[in-house]
Amino acid sequence: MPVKDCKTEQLIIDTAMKVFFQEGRINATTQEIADTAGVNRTLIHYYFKSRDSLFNKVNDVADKIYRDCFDQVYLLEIPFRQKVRLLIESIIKLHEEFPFLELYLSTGVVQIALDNNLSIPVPEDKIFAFNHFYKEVEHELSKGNLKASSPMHFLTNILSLSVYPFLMRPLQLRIYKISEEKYKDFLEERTDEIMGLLFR
Amino acid sequence: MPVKDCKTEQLIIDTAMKVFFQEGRINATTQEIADTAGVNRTLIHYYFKSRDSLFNKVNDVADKIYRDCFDQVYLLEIPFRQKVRLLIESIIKLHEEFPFLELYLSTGVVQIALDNNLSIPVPEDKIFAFNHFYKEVEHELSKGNLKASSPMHFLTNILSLSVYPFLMRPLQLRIYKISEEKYKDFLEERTDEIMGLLFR
DNA sequence: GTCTATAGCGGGATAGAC
DNA sequence: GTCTATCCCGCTATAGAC
Repeated sequence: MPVKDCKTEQLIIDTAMKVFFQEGRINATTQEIADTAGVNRTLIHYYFKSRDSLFNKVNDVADKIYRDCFDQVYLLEIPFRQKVRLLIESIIKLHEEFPFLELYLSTGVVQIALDNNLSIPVPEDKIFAFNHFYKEVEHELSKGNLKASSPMHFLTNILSLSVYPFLMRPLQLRIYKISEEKYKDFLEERTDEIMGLLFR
Repeated sequence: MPVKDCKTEQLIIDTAMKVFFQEGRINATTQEIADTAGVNRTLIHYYFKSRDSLFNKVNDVADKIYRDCFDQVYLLEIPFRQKVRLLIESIIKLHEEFPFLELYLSTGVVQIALDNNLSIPVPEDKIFAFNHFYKEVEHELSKGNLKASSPMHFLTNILSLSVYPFLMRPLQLRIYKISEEKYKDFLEERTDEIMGLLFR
């Protein structure tokens, strides 16, 4: 049936995204992904020729999602403080769907793709957007509004405070011995918590 | 030669630590570890009977190192502010040696060990030490000295801000397009940066 | 486009020689 | 204690039937 043309292909990508970034199964095999998707494993090779090829494809998709998360905010014409809040909310929202996104990005799996220059290059307009935001940060810093010593520290602070709780959720659940529900409440409080830290 | 008794065993553990936590090779095989250590692969099975067994051993060692990093500070009789600084310096120092420690801890590999209760239980005196520090945090919070809404947020903030830059170093080096040396300078500035954020 | 069958390889594990 | 040889299994990949 030609109707299923790209549907199966998309299903495989979506499933791989789920297995990697939602469930954090970093060592997932093609068999696991095929089983989860409910398709025959050979279909993965039919659509993506090889395991690495699928992984690179998924990585490119993740890369785009990740970048869009920021780029959608950078150029908005709103007060700086509001923009930062939106950025944090945006990062947290993304990680509620894909808690293990960064875990994956920081692992060797991805570096294979990047080393071979298989990943999508960053378009000019996206670089412009980032630079625009960067300049805003510099401006706010010079006015003494921020609790940071440089733009890079400021940006690192935002990411650290927003992302780390997701990465460490499994560990923290054990250490603090709290329930999944309580941890969700904790994550809900994070945006205000982080805003309180970043500004003077 | 009976001289080599425990030397080879220790060499294998040290090498595994290096491969996992220094190089971040999360999927390392016994072959890789054996090659890096310069020993025959069967020796791993001779000393540790199985791959999982070695991994659990290494995990327990890492677990201990990680805990000691905190426990050495918790009970010190010094001003709170100084204690937090020492804690941050201690965390950063540990991650300068083992940048990928947390990456590993947050991955499924470890969970196998913990689920099977193979890991070392936390001794009573260590729990006491943590609780002691926790109470100090509560006290400082009640005095309004901290920029945090709860002890758990405060502790999460310390860890997030200290650890995340190490996890994301490979990614950040690419994004910001800076050299390893410059990133080291950046990491050196972190302690002061973090201290500036945590306190009112 | 989807499936079955099969080839081929790499990693874990064990037996046995030295 | 250390090494070689070997077995077994799971995973990737491909050929070919439907």
